[in-house]
Amino acid sequence: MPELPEVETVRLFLKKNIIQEKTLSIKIENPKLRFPIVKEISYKLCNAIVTKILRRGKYLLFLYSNDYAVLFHLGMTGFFRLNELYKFRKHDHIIFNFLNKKLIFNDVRKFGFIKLYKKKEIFQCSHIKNLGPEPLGCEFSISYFQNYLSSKTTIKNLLMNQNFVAGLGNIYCSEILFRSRILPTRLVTTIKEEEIIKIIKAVKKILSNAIKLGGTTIKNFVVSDQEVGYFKNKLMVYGREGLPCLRCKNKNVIKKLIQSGRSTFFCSKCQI
DNA sequence: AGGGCTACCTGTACGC
DNA sequence: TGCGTACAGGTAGCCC
Repeated sequence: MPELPEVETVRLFLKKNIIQEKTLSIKIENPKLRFPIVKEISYKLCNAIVTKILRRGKYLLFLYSNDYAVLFHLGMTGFFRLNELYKFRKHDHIIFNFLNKKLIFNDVRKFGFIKLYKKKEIFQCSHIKNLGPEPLGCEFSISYFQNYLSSKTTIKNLLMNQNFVAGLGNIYCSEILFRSRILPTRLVTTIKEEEIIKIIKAVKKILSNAIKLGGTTIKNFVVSDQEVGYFKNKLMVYGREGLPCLRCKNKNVIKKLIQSGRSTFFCSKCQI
């Protein structure tokens, strides 16, 4: 489910609601996730205060008032809800009990994970140490992009590679390439400088718009208990196979193909 | 070394 | 209605 804008939306929600809250206790309901939740989490974080909530790519990091930090990944279906009272729901994994509120992590498909680290070690952990730059930062630039022009892969696969740039996923990559008017199957070696400029502009525009709108919701993206995410209404190509292209109107319909096992949507007239 | 493929897991939608 | 199949936005880890 969640790509960078959705994770950022979750971060903003959590920042507003659990910063400076003291963890009274933690209950592990079901440790089974992509990596099992370790028991130590419940006593290492007991009485600790959440002081910072950061995002790196699609990862969330909670920094605590003691030596510890927690790394979260939402996988495809992970989400948080914040309630005053706890009522079990299917696929709940862990409950963080604060004074007047409870934060619950729920994940149907169990592709997400929650890992405990020492604060000083978390940024060097295997999950985040090799991540590429943040797509909305100035480090993601033309000259940075040019370092990858010899990659023997397609432009869609390059954008999907988290070590090239952190946070783009399958939906936004289709949208970005449509906006840039570049076919997702183009080899990176054929991309010209003017096209790099278009891609970088499209990345920044589409992601920042999506964050403003609260992230895309296709289904299951919930924070608090309230569905958020309005970007789905703005998708130009993703999930629109067979429907008229919104740019060239009735001249062409959106096509779908599979690249590296993932669906890609594009317009064969608008994108070259 | 770089890049592609598959496994992981459950729910839903669809065809018969 | 029930059953079988395909597919779903994630990454890690294996293989070539």
